[in-house]
Amino acid sequence: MNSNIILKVEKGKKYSEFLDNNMKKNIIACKQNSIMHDLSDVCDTSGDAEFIDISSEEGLKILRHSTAHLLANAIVELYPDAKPNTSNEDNIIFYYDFDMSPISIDDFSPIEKKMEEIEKRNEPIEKIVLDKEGILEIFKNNPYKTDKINENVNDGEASSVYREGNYMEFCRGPHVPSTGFIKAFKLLSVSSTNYEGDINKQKMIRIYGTSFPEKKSLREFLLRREEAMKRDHRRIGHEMDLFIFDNERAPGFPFYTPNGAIIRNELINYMKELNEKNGWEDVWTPHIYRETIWRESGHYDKYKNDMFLFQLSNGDHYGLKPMNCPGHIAIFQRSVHSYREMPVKYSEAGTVYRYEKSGEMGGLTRPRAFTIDDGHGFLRPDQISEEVTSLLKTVPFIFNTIMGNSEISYDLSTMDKDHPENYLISYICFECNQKFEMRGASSELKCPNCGSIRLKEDFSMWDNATENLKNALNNLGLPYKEKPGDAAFYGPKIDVHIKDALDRLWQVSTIQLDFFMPINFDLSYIDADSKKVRPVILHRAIYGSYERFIAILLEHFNGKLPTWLSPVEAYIIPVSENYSDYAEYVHRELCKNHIRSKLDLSQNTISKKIKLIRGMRPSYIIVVGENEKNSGTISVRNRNDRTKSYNLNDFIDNLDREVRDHNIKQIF
RNA sequence: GCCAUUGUAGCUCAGUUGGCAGAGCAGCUGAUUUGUAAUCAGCAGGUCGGGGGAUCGAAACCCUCCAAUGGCUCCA
Repeated sequence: MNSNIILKVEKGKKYSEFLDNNMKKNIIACKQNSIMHDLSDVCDTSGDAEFIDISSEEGLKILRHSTAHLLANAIVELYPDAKPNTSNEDNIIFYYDFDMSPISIDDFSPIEKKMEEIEKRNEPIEKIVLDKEGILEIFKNNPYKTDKINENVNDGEASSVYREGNYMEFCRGPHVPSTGFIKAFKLLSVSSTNYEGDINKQKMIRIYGTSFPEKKSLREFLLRREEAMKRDHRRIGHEMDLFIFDNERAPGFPFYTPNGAIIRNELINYMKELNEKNGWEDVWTPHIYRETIWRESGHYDKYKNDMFLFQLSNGDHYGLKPMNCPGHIAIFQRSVHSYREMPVKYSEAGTVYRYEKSGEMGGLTRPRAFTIDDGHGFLRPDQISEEVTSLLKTVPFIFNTIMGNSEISYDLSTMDKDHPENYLISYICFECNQKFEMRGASSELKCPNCGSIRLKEDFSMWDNATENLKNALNNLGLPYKEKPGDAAFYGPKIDVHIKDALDRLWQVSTIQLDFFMPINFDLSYIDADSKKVRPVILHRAIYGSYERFIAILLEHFNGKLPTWLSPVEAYIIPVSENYSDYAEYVHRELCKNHIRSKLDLSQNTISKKIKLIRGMRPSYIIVVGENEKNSGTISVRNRNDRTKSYNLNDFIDNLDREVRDHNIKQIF
């Protein structure tokens, strides 16, 4: 990646005038006093300016933005009725939304050809400043652009439009100086969306693509993308015979086969070990409850349509649990708790059921039933910081152990105070001064005590919880991004993401503070001065869900799991029938030592057996014949196809240590 | 739920303008006794996702439902 260049610029000259011909090949824009400019802009103050290289982070963004416009240019040339709406780009991909008849990826080739043609023409991308009326006149046939102009330009003010050949774009810029800079692009996919994300508004066709400064990096990107596709956990899961989906009989519900159940159980057992160490007690709660509990918890209000609800013939209403917390709360409520026994911490591999809409499911990452390594801590307010801190220390330990040195990032999701209707919050009545908690559209809100609708929102509990999470992150020196509006309906949370071997980010752990369920369920503990006090609930999951985490592991390791998680730890092949006895002996010895061993006594050749078992990705393939039988050894082949001879007992000792220590690396 | 694409043997996939439903692998049987990514031969395997329709005739055309995939929306 080239870096940006700082140059001295003078007022009254164009930015491009400060570049020599060599620089003009890669410099595409300029930033002065934190404002981005096109190179054709005239400086309004003298001083230092940062010239943006096309391969810098900002440069790539400008390139992708410009490529989106090139796409729009090509689309309106090929489909004159298409009305461009707007584009966006992230760190790799861009998209552009059009009001047009549906197209498919089969239509991409002519569009890409047209884009190439415009690129070859090297059309200048020219900035034109016009007053609002002038701009509205240009886009009078495009209601989407008209909306945007009215939103962004005040009456009587001027703004920029860009000309690229015959194509005009209402945009703030900056762009690459001409289409010739857009040398390596590819359209990737097409989907539909609605204008302004509103399902009731006009349908739009969204076309995705990417763009790079040169062909080589585009090729690398496409290769990585293909590799990611090959690593799809659904494909690997099938090859390793881990799970199935029965699409006719239980759409969206995973079935674990014996191999898959081994992985799942190993992960559950490991979590149990860690929970015990950290004072989380295992519980078990039912999967079905009367709907009353979901009304108490507030889930019914917000998630009724996403729950599996049913009615018995006697008229009773029941629902499958969409979350585990009410079950854990019910257990907490079985007795009176002293402040001395706090915190009370329950954990469970708890399966929850959510009616995901048909188009929203995807393999193990988004099923309709999944099992959370769920935990609920009932805390005194003074214990919040210690518990959150302890969890934030456990999280990296676990992911480093299981996945290797993984990059971990943290988000702090807070409430959006402009949309209080999305959350449980407290209100204070202006009339009678009563304080109460509620969620709902503001028009329906009234004081439960006096019926007044003159209410004031009280955010103090939310602010307090958010502060607590922030402090824990700060005290451990963990950098985090704040995500306003992403909080759960009952409280703020910390979300943890890990990067996998292909540099993809996955959300895993979540740590949430909740001051509202304790109110809904009227929870309390007895204080030192015998008064009832409200506990705080801490919701936490570390893996997230077993389904999702297994999917992440399969894609991260390309199915070649660490041995302790591997369904087949040893696969034994005798060279011929003559050595079946010795192979059986080896197999028995491994089994005796709790090693998951499989013995292949079929008639096939060794080569064929290895070929056929490769998809299963056994940790070790063991071949035994004359030599091994005579010397009490085995010939071992590891996951990377290296072979080594081992004394049987040495192999067992080594393997035992590898598994016990949860090693990622094999014994050789 | 919305848009696009797709659904043929356990798996991967052919099947042309509508004219007898195919292959490879896996499975079974037999031969072969094998030294690290496919030994040979034979056999068996199908409501062509479900339902409806136009046609002398449909896996193919039309309608409808179900499901999957890629996105959108959503994800407590």
